[in-house]
Amino acid sequence: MVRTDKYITLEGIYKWIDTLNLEIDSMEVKKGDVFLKQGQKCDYFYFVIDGLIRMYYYDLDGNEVTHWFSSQNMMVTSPDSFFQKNENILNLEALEDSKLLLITYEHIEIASKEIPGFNSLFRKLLVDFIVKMSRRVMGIHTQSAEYRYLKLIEQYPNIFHRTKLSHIASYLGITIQSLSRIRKKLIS
Amino acid sequence: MVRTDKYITLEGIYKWIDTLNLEIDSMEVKKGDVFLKQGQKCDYFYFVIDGLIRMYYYDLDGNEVTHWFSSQNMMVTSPDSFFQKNENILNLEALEDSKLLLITYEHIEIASKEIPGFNSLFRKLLVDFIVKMSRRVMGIHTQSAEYRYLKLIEQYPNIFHRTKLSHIASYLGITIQSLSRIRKKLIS
DNA sequence: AGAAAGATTTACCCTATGATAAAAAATGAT
DNA sequence: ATCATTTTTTATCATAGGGTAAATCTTTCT
Repeated sequence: MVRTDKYITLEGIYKWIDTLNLEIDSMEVKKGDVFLKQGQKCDYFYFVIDGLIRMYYYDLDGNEVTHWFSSQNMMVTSPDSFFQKNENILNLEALEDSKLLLITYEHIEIASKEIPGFNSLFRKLLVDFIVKMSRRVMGIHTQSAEYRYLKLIEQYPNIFHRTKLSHIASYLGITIQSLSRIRKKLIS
Repeated sequence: MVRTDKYITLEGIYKWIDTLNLEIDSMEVKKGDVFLKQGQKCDYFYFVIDGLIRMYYYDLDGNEVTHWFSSQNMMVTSPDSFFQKNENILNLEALEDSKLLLITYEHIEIASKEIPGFNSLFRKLLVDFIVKMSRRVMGIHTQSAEYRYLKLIEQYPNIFHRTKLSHIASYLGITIQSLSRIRKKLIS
């Protein structure tokens, strides 16, 4: 959910684990696995070592709406559940076979106390995400679906080519049919 | 920008200042004052002691778009500029005569090192904001403008009654005319 | 390969919202 | 109180995107 490559690298994470002698579990999931479901407590701040994860929820009509994608070296969690202990409404699905690091709340509390610089780093991570979400709201409010689609391909070509159009459509807040129409218009 | 009443009270802030013997400036602004403008560096994490602040930006056509409101006991800043030192695109305007506490990056760094529990508190603050922004994206993607308007009145009646409809409209991502139409429909 | 299931596109009509313009109402200044 | 300015409403027309349904195209499984 939070893109971290700018601040936290895989090596950084491993070094951190090493420093603390923490036991941090990892998990392998198969393509198609939904390893977090709405209603289930989200116990981890997942770090994606490899693969591609889709976060989604259900709207009032029961349709899946994609909320976020996370690939290598990104983090993903249900902030509502993981940090605030509220009911979790998010689902996490592996779009490819993936490997994840399972960071607990306790790990974060320990790192916060023991590792100099961790808090500043983690703060940056959260702020980075706030900025991304803010930009997304701004984008929806001021840009056409077509423009947002083009921007998405430009900024995340990597993710775009590894997922279905239906996921892209709901991420953009439009129907599959609408996206198809936009794509047709762009070709000609 | 960040609603904090749940976690950080005015007394908490003062106690914190007291604990550290920090010199934290405050500032009084008059209704209508735009005290942060796009392009200007945002040096403060503003804490609203009293009043009402509107955060807005300009879309490509030069129209003002309201991004956020902050009233008593809420925080507001341009995360992009304050934390990440990027170009600031946000403007802050006082919708009423207001009083603000000016918290610097340095204050936060000091508090982070010196005050036990500060990091955990501040993390909650940021996460709270992430959750709010996420909900906003979800709302835009799955709810009608009418529903979002009603929700806004319900959740922030306080803010709603102290600001112009044009600000509400752009906050909701619709035109003033559209909002007017919705309001008319709701009356009948 | 062939069948079945799933994903995407196309076509049709419909609705919410946008754009422009003008009228009405509210606010503020002298 | 009056006039000027700003805000909100109303009206008309245009358009992006939604909903339903069906047609292709693609993938997966046997």
